[in-house]
Amino acid sequence: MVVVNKHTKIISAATKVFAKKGFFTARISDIAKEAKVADGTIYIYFNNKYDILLSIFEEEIGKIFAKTEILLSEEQDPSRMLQIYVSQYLQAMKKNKYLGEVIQIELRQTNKVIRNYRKNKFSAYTNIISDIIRKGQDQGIYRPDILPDVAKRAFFGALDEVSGVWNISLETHYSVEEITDQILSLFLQGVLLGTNQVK
Amino acid sequence: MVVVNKHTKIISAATKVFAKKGFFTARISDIAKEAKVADGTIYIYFNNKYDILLSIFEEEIGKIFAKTEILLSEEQDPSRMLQIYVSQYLQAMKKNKYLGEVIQIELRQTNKVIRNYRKNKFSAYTNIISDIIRKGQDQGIYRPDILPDVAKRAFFGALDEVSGVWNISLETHYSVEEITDQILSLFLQGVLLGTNQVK
DNA sequence: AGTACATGAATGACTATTCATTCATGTAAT
DNA sequence: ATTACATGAATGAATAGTCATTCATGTACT
Repeated sequence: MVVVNKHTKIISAATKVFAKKGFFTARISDIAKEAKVADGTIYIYFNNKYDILLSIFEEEIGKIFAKTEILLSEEQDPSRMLQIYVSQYLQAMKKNKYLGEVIQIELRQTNKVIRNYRKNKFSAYTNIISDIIRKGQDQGIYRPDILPDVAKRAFFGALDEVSGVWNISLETHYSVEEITDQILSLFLQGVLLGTNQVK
Repeated sequence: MVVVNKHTKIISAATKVFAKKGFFTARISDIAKEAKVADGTIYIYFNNKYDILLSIFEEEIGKIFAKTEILLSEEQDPSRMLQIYVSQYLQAMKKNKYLGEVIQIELRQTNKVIRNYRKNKFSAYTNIISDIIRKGQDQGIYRPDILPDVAKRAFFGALDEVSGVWNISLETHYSVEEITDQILSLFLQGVLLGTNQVK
C-alpha cells in the first residue's frame, strides 16, 4: 500500500468536500470519511475547521501565486504578462477541478478570518493585474482612460467566473487553451490603445 | 409613525445581515434584532432561514430581470443592449448596497435549493448576455471568434466582482456611471470587430 | 516499555424553530 | 360611551437537533 502523507490526504479530501458542499455545510466527518481517517485524526494535523480552509489557500493558491510571480519577473511586455497570469490561473484550476469551486465559494464566505486573509494575501494576487495595466499605460500601449483598479476587478471576476466551466457537463468541450485565449483576446483588445476605439 | 410592511422590513434586515455576516453565520436573532421584531415573528412571514434567502432573490433580482427585459425589448442595437444590461445591474446594486454582497456571497453557497434556483432562474438572466452577443455576431459587428457562452461568463463575472466597489472605503470615489462606462467600453472594444484586432 | 500516532464515542455549545402566552385592535351589545 | 368578548399578530423562553472538538483508549513501531 502506498502511504500518502495524511496532511495531504486531508487537504485534498477537504478541497473536494468543500467544493461539493460549501464550507459551512461540509461536516468534519464528511472530510474524515473522504480522507479515510478518523474524525479525531484531522485535529492532529489541523487546529480546527477554518484552519483546513486556510491551509488550502496557503498551499494551493500560494503555489499559483509564487509560480506566477517568478514567471512574470522574467517578462517585460504587459500583454505577455497578462497571458502568463491567465494561463497560470486557469491551468491550476483545470488541474485541480475542485479548487476553482472552493475559491469561488469560500473566498466570499463572510468570516473575519477569511476576510482578513483575503485582504492581505489575496488582494496582493489580484493587484498584480492592476500593476500590469499601469505598466502598459506607462508604455503608452494601453488606453489611459482605463482605471486599473476597476479593470483588475473586472478581469479577475471574469477569470474567477470562467474557471468553473469545465465542471459543467454541457460546456465540457472547451479546453483550457480555448478559454485562456478567449479571456485574453477579449480583454487585451478591450484594453489596447488603437484605432478601434469605442466612443 | 410610519408603519412599514413587516415582510419588507424583514427582507431588508436580512439582506443587510446576510451581506455583513454571510448566510450561515447570520443568526435569526440578528435579523430579528435588525428588523426590530421578535425571532418568532420571522416565522410568521417565512418558512425558514433558506426561505428568506430565496425571497431576496425572487423579489430583488426578479425586479432587475423584469425591468431589464422590458427595456431590452425596445432596443435592437446589441451594444446599446449591453449598455442597458450593465447599467440596470449596477444601478440596482448601488441602490441597495447590500444586495451585491448578498448575491456575491450567497449565489455561491453550495446548497441544493440555491443551486436549483440558480440553474433555472438565474442562468436565464445571464443568458441574456450570450443572446445579445450572438445577435451582434449575426449582424456582423461582433467578432465571430468570440464564444458567446464563455463571454457571457466573463462579462457577468466582471459585473459581479465590480458591483462591490462602492462598499470599499478606499475606492468609494467611483460613481455608478464611471464603473458602467469602464466595464462597457472595456468589453465592447473587446468584442467589436474592427481594425484593432488582437492576433 | 516507551513513544507517537490514530481512533471514534462522548461532550457540550450553539441556534433554528416551536408554541403557549400576551397584547392591541376591532366589533357589538347595552 | 362603556363593557365584554373575539381575533390573530407578535413575542421570546424553551426545545431539540446538529456538529465541532476532545480525550480515554488502542495500536504499532522502535
